[in-house]
Amino acid sequence: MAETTRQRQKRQTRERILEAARTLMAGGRGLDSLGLREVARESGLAATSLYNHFPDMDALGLALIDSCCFRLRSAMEYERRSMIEIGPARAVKELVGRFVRYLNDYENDFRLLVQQRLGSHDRYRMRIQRELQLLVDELAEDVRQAVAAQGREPVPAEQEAEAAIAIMFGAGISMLDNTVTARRVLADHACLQLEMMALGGRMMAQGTRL
Amino acid sequence: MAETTRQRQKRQTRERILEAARTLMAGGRGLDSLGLREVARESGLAATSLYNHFPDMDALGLALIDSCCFRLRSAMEYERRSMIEIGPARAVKELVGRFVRYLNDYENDFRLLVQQRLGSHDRYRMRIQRELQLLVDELAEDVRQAVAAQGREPVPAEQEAEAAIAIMFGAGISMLDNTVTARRVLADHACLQLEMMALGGRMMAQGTRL
DNA sequence: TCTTTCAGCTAACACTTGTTTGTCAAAGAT
DNA sequence: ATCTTTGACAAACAAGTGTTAGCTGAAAGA
Repeated sequence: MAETTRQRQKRQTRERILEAARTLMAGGRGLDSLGLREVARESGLAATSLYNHFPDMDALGLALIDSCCFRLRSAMEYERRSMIEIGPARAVKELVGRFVRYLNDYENDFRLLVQQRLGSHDRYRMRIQRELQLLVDELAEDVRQAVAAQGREPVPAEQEAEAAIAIMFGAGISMLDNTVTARRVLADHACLQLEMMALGGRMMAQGTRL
Repeated sequence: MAETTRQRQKRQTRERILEAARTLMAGGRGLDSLGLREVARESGLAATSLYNHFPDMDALGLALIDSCCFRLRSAMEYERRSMIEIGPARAVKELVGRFVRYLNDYENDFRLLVQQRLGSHDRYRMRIQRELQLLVDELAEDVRQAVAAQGREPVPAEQEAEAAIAIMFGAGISMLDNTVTARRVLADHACLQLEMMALGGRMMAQGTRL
């Protein structure tokens, strides 16, 4: 059952609307401050036409967030097998590198996600929290497998992963106000911090305490 | 030179306006979505009266953020000497405990700060970034002094502090959507993560690598 | 070919917004 | 007691908002 002309055009228009919203937010504007008519103007449509694609403004916001979640997920995906085999130090570099690339490509996505993570809209918030938890869970699972593959004592993987995401996102936020080249330094710092984290986890697994 | 009646009343009104803004944001609303007239209504004033206290809406926002920064700073202040003497494990608990208390008392402050850290307003952003950097710097200095007092090798204190703040703030964000009792668990996790961090830093100082 | 569907349009409604202008009464200064 | 200052006010302005109702023309289905 092929896509009819009507369906294709509708899909394209919908995409055009989302793209217009993204454009408007490019300067750092928040999702809350976006107006329906403004988005309509930017996408070259009449204000009322947006209702053919989204029941209301909130639905548009949710669609936007959904697409951001999808792209974050896609960008952070990797060959889990290879990740486990290359060893912790290189795995950290790979992880951070992937994140920095994501940040350079989808800066405004990231901004939107972090901003709306604390927004007033419950649906938005929960959608994003769920996505981030998935990120943590996957990372934790990888850490567990990598440690098991090396025959080491099991580390507090969940905690390591949670901290790792916090560190990366924190670095990401700092990067937003820096040039692409200055971001390298921040990325190196993040790597160092993640290595410290992993090292501390390993020591803890061996029974060492502060 | 005592405060005249005029001055006192003006100061009180100004405080009333800021309080009204805080009330409106209590439900999780963003600063961006606040309207001047709305704030005026909430504070029982005519819209135009606000111009006697703030040249425009942005100035009001900045005043709000300034007060949030001040309260964060006050809440996180501590006797630095005692902090250094009690040892790393207890110092971590003390730090996180202080932060959780701040979060319970000034939840909306924290929300505002984290939200506006990525807001569209450059002045707001920079004001907040500066405040957070101060937090990191002070913490780093304390770490250095504590390590020196114990006669250990110098650790990468700046990186430890940066990661620590990122971890705490990450935990704080998660806490916002949880009950006060559930926050204890998250706080314990944060403590564990900070301990891992400190342990990793110490190992690194001794030359251990991943 | 005829009919139905529906994306996009204009017009309108009932607001809300930030800001300016000018008035007024109370506080401070002389 | 008189004059100046000033915080609070109502009215008005131009522009914005989300949303509904009704029309048009082209594509889809019969």
